[in-house]
Amino acid sequence: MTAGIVDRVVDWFARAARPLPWRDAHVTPWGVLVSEFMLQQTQAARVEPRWRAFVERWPRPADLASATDADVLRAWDRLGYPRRARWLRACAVVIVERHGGVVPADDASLRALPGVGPYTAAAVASFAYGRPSAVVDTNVRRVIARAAVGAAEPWAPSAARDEAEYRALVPLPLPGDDAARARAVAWNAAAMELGALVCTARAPRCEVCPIADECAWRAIGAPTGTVAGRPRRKQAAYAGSDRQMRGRILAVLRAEFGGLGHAALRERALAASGRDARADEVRYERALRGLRDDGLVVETSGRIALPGDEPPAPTRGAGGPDS
DNA sequence: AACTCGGGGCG
DNA sequence: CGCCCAGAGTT
Repeated sequence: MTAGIVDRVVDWFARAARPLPWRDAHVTPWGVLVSEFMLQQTQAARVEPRWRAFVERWPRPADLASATDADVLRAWDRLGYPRRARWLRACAVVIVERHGGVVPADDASLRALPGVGPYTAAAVASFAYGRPSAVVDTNVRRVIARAAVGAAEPWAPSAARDEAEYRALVPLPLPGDDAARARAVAWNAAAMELGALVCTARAPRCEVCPIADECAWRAIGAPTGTVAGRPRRKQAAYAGSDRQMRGRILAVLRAEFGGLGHAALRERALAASGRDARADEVRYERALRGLRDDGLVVETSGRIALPGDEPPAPTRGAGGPDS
């Protein structure tokens, strides 16, 4: 009885949901968009303090549009995937220039924003504007796979299949059916929360699950304890990776206003490197090139800086280019 | 379809 | 130390 699943998860959410700040009723669509960017591949607990500071400093798209990428990258702090920070500011610019400073509500306009994919577009439409869009993230994928399909592991992410599996459980409401629309919106938040708190990837807490008795996976005999898990594509080790070196370089530049000369930046980025210093230098050059290609750092007159953080034009008699 | 892209938290 | 996380863009 799939109708039971939706309503019971919605009921459970009403009493068990975490009080996450971006769910407050007064949060603007812009605040929702900011939260969705920060939450891409990043846990809610880590996002919370940065989200608060961010929306307080830049409460409207126009505010962020007039900031610099360097400002945004510093506010982003160590949230990871710093491209998201630049995409978010680019979103603000588009929203100001093409949408009158108002976050759009329709799927096509949202998808046209940089860094907004199927998930983020659906989430903003639903959470900010109450639209019954199919919000399918890794949590929802797993909850539907287990409770409705009966599989231990979710299917591989796919926009087409995500939509199909979702609609099999939550049909698109007919126009004007406000009750069905509200139910779909409530499910969108509730299913994600169930996946985050109860129907977790490795150690699901079926004993406290509100739909355990209707779960197709349990009916088949879900294991107790830890789920073995389908072998995923292994993420390369972070230690010793280009990603780690990119992170180090950006950390140095976030702390150093106005940027640094090549030699000073390399020295600081490699300061923490261990015995394989030669390999680290190779990684450094590759990481710096990648950051420049991504627009996360800029080079002007021999200095490396965060974009928008370039040093002031040299005044007559001032010091040399390297520090 | 497979890669790349941060960083931290947790078992 | 390995796995996972409110994904998206590129190749």
